[in-house]
Amino acid sequence: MEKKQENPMANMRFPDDIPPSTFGGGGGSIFDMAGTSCEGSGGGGGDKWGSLGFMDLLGIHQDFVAPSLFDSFNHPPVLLPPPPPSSVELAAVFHDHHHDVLLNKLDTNNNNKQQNLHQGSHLSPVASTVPEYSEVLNNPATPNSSSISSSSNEVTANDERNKAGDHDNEYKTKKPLKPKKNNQKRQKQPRFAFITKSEIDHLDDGYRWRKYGQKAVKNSPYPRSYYRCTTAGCGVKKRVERSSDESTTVVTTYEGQHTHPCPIMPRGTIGFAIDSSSFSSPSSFVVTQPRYLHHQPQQLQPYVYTSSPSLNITTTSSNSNHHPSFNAFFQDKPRFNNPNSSALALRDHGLLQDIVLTPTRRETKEEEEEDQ
DNA sequence: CGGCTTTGACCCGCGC
DNA sequence: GCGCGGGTCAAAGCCG
Repeated sequence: MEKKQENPMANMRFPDDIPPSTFGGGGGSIFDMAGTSCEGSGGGGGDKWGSLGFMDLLGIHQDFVAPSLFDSFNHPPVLLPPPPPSSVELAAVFHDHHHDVLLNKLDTNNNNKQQNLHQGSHLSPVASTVPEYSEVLNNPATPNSSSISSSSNEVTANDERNKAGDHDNEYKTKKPLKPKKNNQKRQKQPRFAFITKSEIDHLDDGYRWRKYGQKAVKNSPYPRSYYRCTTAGCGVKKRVERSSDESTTVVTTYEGQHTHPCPIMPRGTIGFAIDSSSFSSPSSFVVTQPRYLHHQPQQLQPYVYTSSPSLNITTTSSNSNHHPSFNAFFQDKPRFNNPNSSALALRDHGLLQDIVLTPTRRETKEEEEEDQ
């Protein structure tokens, strides 16, 4: 949408003294501004689905063979060993710059991950935002397809508020009463968050999203935006919010599992690399990300199209110590382990940035109890 | 006109 | 039980 271009986020959003009342224009992304986005084909919406998506940013080919990174988190390769009974969620932290402090914090003990995230990234330690991260847990490595399907269906059903229309007659002054949840708790879907050091809040991950809500975040000048996958039957949602203390820190939380392949991303991608040196602990790792995406998207777009076609991740012998979900995803993609990747070269040339993935704690006590 | 964002109201869960 | 805050709905408006 040109709307977003009319509202350049970089100019209107991050003044320290004048916090925006809204993300305006619904959070255009660098990809939007770049006129990039990964949607090759039309699909209404328009410009937000350009040529370069978040998955591109990650350097992940998405086609009929390779699921998206997110799908992969949620849909572990069949050939992989089953995930641990209490597998944890991954949170990814993207950087515009190298933030050693953040990385170090993320490497600390998992019990305080949320807090560490804040501290490490200089985010506000206010309680209001901490719980947000607490939801970034879960089980990315869903054990089997049946559960995936079930889960996805539940998402849709719940998100649509049992729409069915069987409560059409329950109107108050303005809106129909929403059906009671009965005694069933709202199903919590698998979630994981990407903490991004970026001026862009709505990362284009290759899927099509529709913004359905925005809420002010307590103790934060920045609102939280809610998006839902526009694909029919797919109830995947994501929340995007910006750190109150550090305006360049964006937390994108995905919830649910896509029930469909990524509608876009037919092209080659730029690739990204895991920096083995960043595996300072078994629970975190660093992935490099193209820095230029945040600075010169328009100029680099053509380059993105033609650069490293494969996803590359360098790892060390400590691979077995990587987070299980991470392993689940990357072990299925041998190409990730090519140390001679051009992506790595890009990184070495300062074109890539750090992405940190870190496991998070279980989302709910109930889940923990269920495992027992 | 279709798709999307905006935005106020509403629902729900949770803590006190 | 009550209030708060998160999450969602849906009408209205915008835009290509």
